Amino acid sequence: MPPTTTKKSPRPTDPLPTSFYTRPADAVAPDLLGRFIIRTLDDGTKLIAQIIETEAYLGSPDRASHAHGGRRTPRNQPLYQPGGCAYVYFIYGMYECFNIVTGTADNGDAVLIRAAAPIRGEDLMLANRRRHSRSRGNPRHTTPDFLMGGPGKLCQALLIDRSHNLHPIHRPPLQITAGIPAAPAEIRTGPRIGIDYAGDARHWPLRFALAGHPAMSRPILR
DNA sequence: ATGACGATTTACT
DNA sequence: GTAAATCGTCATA
Repeated sequence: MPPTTTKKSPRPTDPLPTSFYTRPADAVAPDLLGRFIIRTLDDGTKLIAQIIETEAYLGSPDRASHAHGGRRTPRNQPLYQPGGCAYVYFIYGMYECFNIVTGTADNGDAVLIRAAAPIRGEDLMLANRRRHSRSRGNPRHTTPDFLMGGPGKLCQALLIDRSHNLHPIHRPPLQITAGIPAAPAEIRTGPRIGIDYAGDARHWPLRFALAGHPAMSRPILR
């Protein structure tokens, strides 16, 4: 008979507790590696992907964050929700980026989901990517390693868009579940991508990825 | 009303 | 390595 304090390890498709998301973004971001994104379509089809790369954005003190200096605009409202909802925004006139809001209410923290690997529904993900793209026959569209290797590509493959903004991430049609959490030894860190305007914050080691994973959006150091 | 910019991706030199 | 694509958002006026 095991002691009553023994925790049952969750199944990969079980939700994560609210306490998982109410931590600061730099704690949640590495802990999201290995977790599952489950995207349930209108017809009931489930697309499943495993998170392999994330970035933390730290709100007010972080010049790379949309919430830098406590800035509040119509677009960044979701960042001031309590941890556990989606923040999806449109960027470069072309792409969407999927974030998980973290921390307590009003702190502005979030984690950008930068890359994932297909677990289930890969064929449909490929079709979704092709639909958005002009060129055909490019390996970037036809191999699992490039399918979701970047935040914009990930949203295209999983049909994530601004309609999911503010969605609570513990239920369909867009969920994060326990997945297969990464061992600490398998996690690499480095500076974030695409934020050269952010002053000193551009050097902060807030990018996290599974070591050597082929679907990473770019190589990572350390 | 106007203009600059962006947590990207792609093709091309 | 560089540049183009493409438009919502925000600051300024």
